[in-house]
Amino acid sequence: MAEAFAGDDAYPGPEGRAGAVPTMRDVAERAGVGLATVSRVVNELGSVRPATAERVRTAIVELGFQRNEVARALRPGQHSRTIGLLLGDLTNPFYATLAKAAVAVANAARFAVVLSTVDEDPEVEQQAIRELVGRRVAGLVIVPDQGDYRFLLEETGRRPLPVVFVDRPSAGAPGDSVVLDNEAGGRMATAHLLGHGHRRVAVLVAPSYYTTGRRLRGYRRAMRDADVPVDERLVVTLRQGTPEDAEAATRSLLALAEPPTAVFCTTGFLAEGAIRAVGAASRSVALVGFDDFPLADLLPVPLTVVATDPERMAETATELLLARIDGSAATSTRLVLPVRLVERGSGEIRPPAG
Amino acid sequence: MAEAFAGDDAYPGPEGRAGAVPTMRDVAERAGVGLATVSRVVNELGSVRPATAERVRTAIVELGFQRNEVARALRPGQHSRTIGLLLGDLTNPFYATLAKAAVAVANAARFAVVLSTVDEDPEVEQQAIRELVGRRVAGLVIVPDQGDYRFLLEETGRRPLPVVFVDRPSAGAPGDSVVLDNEAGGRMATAHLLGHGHRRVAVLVAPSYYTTGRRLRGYRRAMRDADVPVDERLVVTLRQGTPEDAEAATRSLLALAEPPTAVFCTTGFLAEGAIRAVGAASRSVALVGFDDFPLADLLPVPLTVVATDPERMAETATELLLARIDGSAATSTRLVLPVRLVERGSGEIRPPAG
DNA sequence: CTGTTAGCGCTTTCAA
DNA sequence: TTGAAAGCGCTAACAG
Repeated sequence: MAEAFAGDDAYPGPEGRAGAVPTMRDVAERAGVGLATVSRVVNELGSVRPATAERVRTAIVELGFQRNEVARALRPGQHSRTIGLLLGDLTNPFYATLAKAAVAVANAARFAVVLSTVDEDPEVEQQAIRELVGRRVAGLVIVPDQGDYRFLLEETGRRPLPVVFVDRPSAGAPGDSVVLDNEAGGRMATAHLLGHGHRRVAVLVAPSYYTTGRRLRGYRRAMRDADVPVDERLVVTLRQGTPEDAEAATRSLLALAEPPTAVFCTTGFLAEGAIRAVGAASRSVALVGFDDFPLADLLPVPLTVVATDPERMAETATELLLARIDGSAATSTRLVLPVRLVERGSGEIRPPAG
Repeated sequence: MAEAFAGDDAYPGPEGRAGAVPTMRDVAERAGVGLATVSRVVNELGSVRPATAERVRTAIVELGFQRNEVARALRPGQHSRTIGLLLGDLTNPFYATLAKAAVAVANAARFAVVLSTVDEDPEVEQQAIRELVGRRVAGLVIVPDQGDYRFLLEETGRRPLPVVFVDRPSAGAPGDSVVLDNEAGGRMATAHLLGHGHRRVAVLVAPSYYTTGRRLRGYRRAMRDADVPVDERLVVTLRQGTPEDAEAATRSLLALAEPPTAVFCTTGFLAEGAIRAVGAASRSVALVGFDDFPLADLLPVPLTVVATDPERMAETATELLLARIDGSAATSTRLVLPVRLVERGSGEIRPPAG
């Protein structure tokens, strides 16, 4: 195995003397033109004679000049070619995928992404947003907590800062949103279980008002459509939404006199906990999760899930944001992306005969 | 389920007129002091009479003033309270965990984090770094590719930009590094398998010169220590390092006339592929992975791994970087963090009798 | 088409 | 202890 980074010879760098980052003034001097001309060339404003532009470009390359984005962003009406990305725990593959996609889209448009992870504390989150505004980000992609985002209207200076909410809308706050069709997902999951003969279908709900609430709504809808009464003891709203929470809750469910024969888990974390509880009880309980995750198909009973497309969601959201920043994009948008059921085994288990 | 974000009444915002972000000048005017005094208070430079300072602070709160970080960063010798974070695919839980920890540490110190994901292209990466330098980041946390980072020395202006390399060092480039004890990990994994009676131990190596090479070195060392000759057909260096690659390679290994009875997978992705291949062949092959991952204990055969602590690695690196930025931290540092073997079952499978 | 100039909001001498 | 003033590097009038 080769050892990397061998060699030790001095690296000259692209012409420019080390010790000072070249400025537009330096470029102007070298090209024998005025400062403004350099700016025009850099910003591709046209109205520069090709020959002059070429001289400037040469000087730029020779000096290794790169525009100082900080200085640029200081000018009124200019933004920083930076967007802020606020989301939850990156350890959750759902958020990680969102982040990856958002960064990819933004970077492709030469925007930088400032990442802030916010864990459930509205105070902290609001402070984080203020910081970002203070840094003159051009816009924000936010996976909103259940906080109040209307302050964004104020924080924002002359015209409202472009904001796109992802995964959950944020009523009252200005901004577009890109969300999943959560209710349809809940309906699909539940109908699938009912279709396999289950009548006692439990549902685990995490305390996120929006997504999980919609998924529950879908559950109720499917139950009603199938004329199966909902046993409210099988509807469990968790306090935390952690795998541990879900594991405990599932255990309790299985300990009921009339335990459920199937469980619909409204998030990936909840599914994880339920799998543990079901596995420990070595019981045959049907399971459907929400959000796909990497090794779902490798589990002892491969997990059937309502798969979402977080990548596309983040891409869409970021593109929308960039369009807004650009000044295009018209009226407030609210996109709803489809979900789909992926059958893998755990959702196709039939209830015990009887 | 309550619907969030109800209510519609106008939100007044903290005093200040909407439509213009307050500046230090506004604060100064309101407090009846000079601009410089406000700066002194904001920066806690002392040498301000307590009463005056108090008036300024009141004005700051009343106006909802927040320092414009962009303007601040423009001054020479000032940095932007922003660090750059360059790493690989966030979809890999290893990188996701690194990112999470780095952001947490940085934000706690009121530093923003600009995230760039770089996928294997040195050109793209170098451009990304240039961008970050152009944005006057105060420092960089980098999970280096096998590129050449010496240009950092030049990019950097008067004094070298603080840089900390994570997971892999970067010879030739200035900067501290925080890495794992990869060789020890490789030795532990291999010795563990040998200790359970295996003699034909295969190893899957991903094409990352540093980490994986060290892990392989550990493998060879353990084999030598146990006086087991290495069959080079069992040492497989993959072209891509993807799970698919690993799956195919494992399949080939199992198809050998004398197949291995154990496989040491030098990354998490490789373990994933190997698990698939082994599962598909429904063969009893011992497996040890590198890097722990979320559901490893839920697999049909729970995966034994050499567990690393990416969280601590990123925390350490970020703290080191902040210390450097702060001007403290002395000579160039190179930290090596320990790893540990986590037995879960797959690594304790014994070879078929014979 | 091109150059000169006036700031953006802040930190930092330099005087008072 | 405090204020006035000079820029940081850039963009956007405004002249030429």
